[in-house]
Amino acid sequence: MAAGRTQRRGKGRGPGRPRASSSATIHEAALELFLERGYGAVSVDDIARRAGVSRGTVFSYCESKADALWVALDAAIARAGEALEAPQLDGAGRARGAIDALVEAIVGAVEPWGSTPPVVLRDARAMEAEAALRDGAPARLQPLVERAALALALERDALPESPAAAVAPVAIVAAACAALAAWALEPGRPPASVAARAAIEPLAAASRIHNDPRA
Amino acid sequence: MAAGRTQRRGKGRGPGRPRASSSATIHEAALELFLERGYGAVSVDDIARRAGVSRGTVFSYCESKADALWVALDAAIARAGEALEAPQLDGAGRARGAIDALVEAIVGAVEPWGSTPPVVLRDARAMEAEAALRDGAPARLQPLVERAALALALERDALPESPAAAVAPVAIVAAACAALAAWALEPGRPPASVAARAAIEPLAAASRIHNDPRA
DNA sequence: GCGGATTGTCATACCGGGTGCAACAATAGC
DNA sequence: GCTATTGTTGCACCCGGTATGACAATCCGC
Repeated sequence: MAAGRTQRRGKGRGPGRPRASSSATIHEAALELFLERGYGAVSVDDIARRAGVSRGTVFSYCESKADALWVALDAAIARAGEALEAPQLDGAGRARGAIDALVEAIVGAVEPWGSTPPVVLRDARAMEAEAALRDGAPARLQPLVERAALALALERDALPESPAAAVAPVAIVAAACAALAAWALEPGRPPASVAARAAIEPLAAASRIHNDPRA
Repeated sequence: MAAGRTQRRGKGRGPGRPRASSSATIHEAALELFLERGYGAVSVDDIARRAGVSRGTVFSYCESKADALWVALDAAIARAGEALEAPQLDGAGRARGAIDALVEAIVGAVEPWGSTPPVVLRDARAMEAEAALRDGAPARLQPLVERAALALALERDALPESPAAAVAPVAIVAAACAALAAWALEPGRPPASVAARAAIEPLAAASRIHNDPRA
């Protein structure tokens, strides 16, 4: 979605004034400043100045100041969401259960990270952005959680708002976040996908067996 | 902490101007307005007017507009936190593990609710306060999660920031929240403590066995 | 090359949450 | 009545976020 704004829709360019900046530029400027002064000590005006653009323009590229913090993570969340929407087949071509689908979606989403975490995760403390990340997470993850809950509700024919459908996705996603946050700080890191799977697989197993279809 | 502001420290009254309001009054006014117009459509000025007090005074009783939303829930979180700090013994007088301690703390904290959820939970949708509750939860729950992670770190002699210590508390607390949010909407409700235990016990069991001391 | 149509940028004003401060009001104790 | 103490109030301010109207720079048809 960030790329859709930077490049014009159809081809290279249409009519109209050409863009003077890009979301990438602004995000970079913001992250620089966050690292230099800390998230809370950076105002949107500061970001605008650093990016060589006006305050209004910043908001035409970003929805909020926190966006810069979330670019990399949002991308992973989006990958997980897409994986969750695609038809779910396991290695042998059998349909996957909702819990397994969520696990694989998360694990697959962070696979591109390999063993090197996104800067914002590694330097969250330096940016004093831990609170912002913590508090912003629920809103950003909600679509993912909701989709998983919906699939689980279908599978267990329960209401999506019922505990049977709503609890496991929240727990698994929250665990993945905590695990990845911790993983990003470890000195000798396994691949992110390994760390994520190790953290959530036990929970997934528990969620699978306990609330089996129609208890 | 709310009571400490309303009543003067030592005894009934000392010198100085007597209080013209109380945090309870303001919270009630706020909740009334939230129910009438929705959380987002109520400004702090509205709350001040309704409570018969000035804007500044509102902030001298409440830290933020969201406080009114959180009074009942904060109380439960505080109960859980205190339970977690107290020495942990199970029914037979044996010391409890960190995971069990967290489970019992949460279950015990919501026990006073019986089968009737706090209004803010039951009427969250009517107040359009679901987002505010969702987004405010991490900050309010962090102390609880951190204490549990610390205990778990000691038990497994791992660093508190390591996945082994950090993941399980987050997952359990998140699951409890999701379960109680869903529980508050169910028509035929069991006691909150029952719903909470049912949701988190399987996860607790998984957290106990998988990451056993020194894997 | 000229005149739209189109698109992006900017300045400005505004709203609402939250903080800080100085003036003022109301009490207790002397 | 005076003073110390404590609460309340109004105000100015900062910041994030939204909306708007003027202006700038491009493309396209002529």
